[in-house]
Amino acid sequence: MTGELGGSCFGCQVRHTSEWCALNDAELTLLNNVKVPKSYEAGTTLFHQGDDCDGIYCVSSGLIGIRRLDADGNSTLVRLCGPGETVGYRSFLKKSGHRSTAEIMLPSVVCFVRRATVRTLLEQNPNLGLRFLDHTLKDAEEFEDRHFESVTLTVKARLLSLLMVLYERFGYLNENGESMIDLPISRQDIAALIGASPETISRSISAVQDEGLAQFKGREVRFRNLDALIEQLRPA
Amino acid sequence: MTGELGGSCFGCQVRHTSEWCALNDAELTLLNNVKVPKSYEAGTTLFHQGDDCDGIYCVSSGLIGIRRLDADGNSTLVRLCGPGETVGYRSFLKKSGHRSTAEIMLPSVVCFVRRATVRTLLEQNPNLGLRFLDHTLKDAEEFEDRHFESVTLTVKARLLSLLMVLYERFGYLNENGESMIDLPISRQDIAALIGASPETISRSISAVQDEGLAQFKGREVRFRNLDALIEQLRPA
DNA sequence: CGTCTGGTTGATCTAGATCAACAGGAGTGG
DNA sequence: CCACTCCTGTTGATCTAGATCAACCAGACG
Repeated sequence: MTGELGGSCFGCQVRHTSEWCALNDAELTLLNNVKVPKSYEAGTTLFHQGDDCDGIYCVSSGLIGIRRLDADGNSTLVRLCGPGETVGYRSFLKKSGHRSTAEIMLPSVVCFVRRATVRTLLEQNPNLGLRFLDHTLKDAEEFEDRHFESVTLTVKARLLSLLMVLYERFGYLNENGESMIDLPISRQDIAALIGASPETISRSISAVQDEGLAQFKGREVRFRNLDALIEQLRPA
Repeated sequence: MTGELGGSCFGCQVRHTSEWCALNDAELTLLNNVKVPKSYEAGTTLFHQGDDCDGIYCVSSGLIGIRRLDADGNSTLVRLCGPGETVGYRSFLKKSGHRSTAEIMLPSVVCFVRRATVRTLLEQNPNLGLRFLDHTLKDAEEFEDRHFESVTLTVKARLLSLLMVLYERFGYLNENGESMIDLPISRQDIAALIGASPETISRSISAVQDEGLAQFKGREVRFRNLDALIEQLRPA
C-alpha cells in the first residue's frame, strides 16, 4: 500500500533480471517515483481477463498465476510468473485488453507502472523496447516448445519436467540435506498446467512414488533420487 | 536470380501487408537496391535448421513450409508462410542460428535482405522495430492458441479448421461455382501440422466425406457444404 | 517391368478421459 | 463437543480417441 513496501527500484534485486535493467539512473528515478508497489494476499487478483490494460506489473516477490477462461467458463492455469518477471506486458504492447486473469498464488509484492510512464520510458530509451522484444521472442519460443512437448511427451514426463522447473524456483535442502519443494499450487492447477485431468495427475504422482523418485506428502515433495529423475527427462 | 525477378519493392503488392510498410521512400530505395530476389522450385530449401542467420527472407509469391527436426531426426511441418510474410526474422532478432528449416512448398519468389541492411533500417526507423514486435506478439499469441486448441479440439475439428485456413489462402470457385482448394501440402504434412498420425488424418478425411461436407480427390478438395462445415467449427 | 513413395483401410492396443465412490481436513453452526 | 457440509485429493472401473502395426493399392519413375 505504501511507498516503503517495495523499497526503491535502485535497491531492487530483481531489477537486474527484469526489462528495467535497460534503464539509466535518471530513468530509474522516474520509474521509482511513479511506480506503485503493493503487497497482495494469496488468492487475490491483479486483473481479470477482459479488463482494460492500464499499465504493467512487475513482480518483486511472491508468485503470480496466469489463468485463462475456456469456452465452458472454467479457468485453467496457463503459466506462473515469479520475481523479476513482468506481467501483462503483452496486452500492453498490443494495446488490447487483458487476455487472461492474473491471480496471486503466494503472498507477493508487485509494482504497478501505469501506461503513460511506460510509454515515456519506451520513447526515451530504445533499449527498453528491445528488452520487451527479447521477452516476447522468449515467450513465443516457450509456447512453441511447450506445444511440441505436449504432443511428444507423456503426462508423467511432463509432470517430472514441471517438478524440475518448480525445483529450480522453490527447491531447498532440508535439515537432512534432502532436496525438497513446497509446491505453491494445487494438484488441479498442476493438471491444468500440464494439460491433463486431475485424476491422471494423481495416478502419475503415485507412479513417481512407486518408482522411488520422490515422496509426496500434501504439497511437500521430498526427492529421493534426483539423478534418476533428471535421467528420465533426457530425450530418449 | 536476376534483379528483375521480384520487380521493384515499390511495385510489390505484398509490401503493404509486410513489416516493410513502415518504410519511407528513401528507406524503400535502399531496400530495393540491396534486396536479392530469387525464384525457387518446389522442394528446394531456403535455409536449414542450425544454419547461421545471415538475414531475413520476404516471401513475394508462393509458399514456404517451416519444418522442425524432432529428437528422432524426422522433420515435421510446423507452419506455412505465404506472400507478404517474413521468414527467419525471429532467429535474426534473437541473433541465433535458425531453429528450423524453410522449404519451398510451391514455386516461389523470395527476396533476401542481408543482416547489415536490416540493422541499418532498424536503426533509422523505429517503426520498423515496432512492426517486428507486433509480428512477434502475433506469433506468440498464435502458438498460445494452437496449444490450447490441440488439447481441447478433436483431430477432425482441427482438420476442418486447417481446411478453412487453407481455403482463405488458396480457395477458388470452379466453373460450376463450387468452392475448391488445391491442397499445397501432402497428407503427411497435414498430419504433422495438426499433430496426428497420417492414418488418423486419412480416417478423418473419410469421415468428413461421409458427412457430405467435402469431397477429396488427391489434393483437390471440393466443398459440398461450407455453411455446415463452418458451423462445426463454432465452439460448442 | 519391378521398385518406391504416398495414401487408404483394417485390426489391435493403450494413454488418458470420464464417471463414480470415498477419505481426510477445514470450517461453520448448533 | 459433535454433526454437517464443502473442498481437495485418491482410487477403482470403464470407455474412447487416436496410435501403432500390418496389409494393400495406385501412380510415378527408373
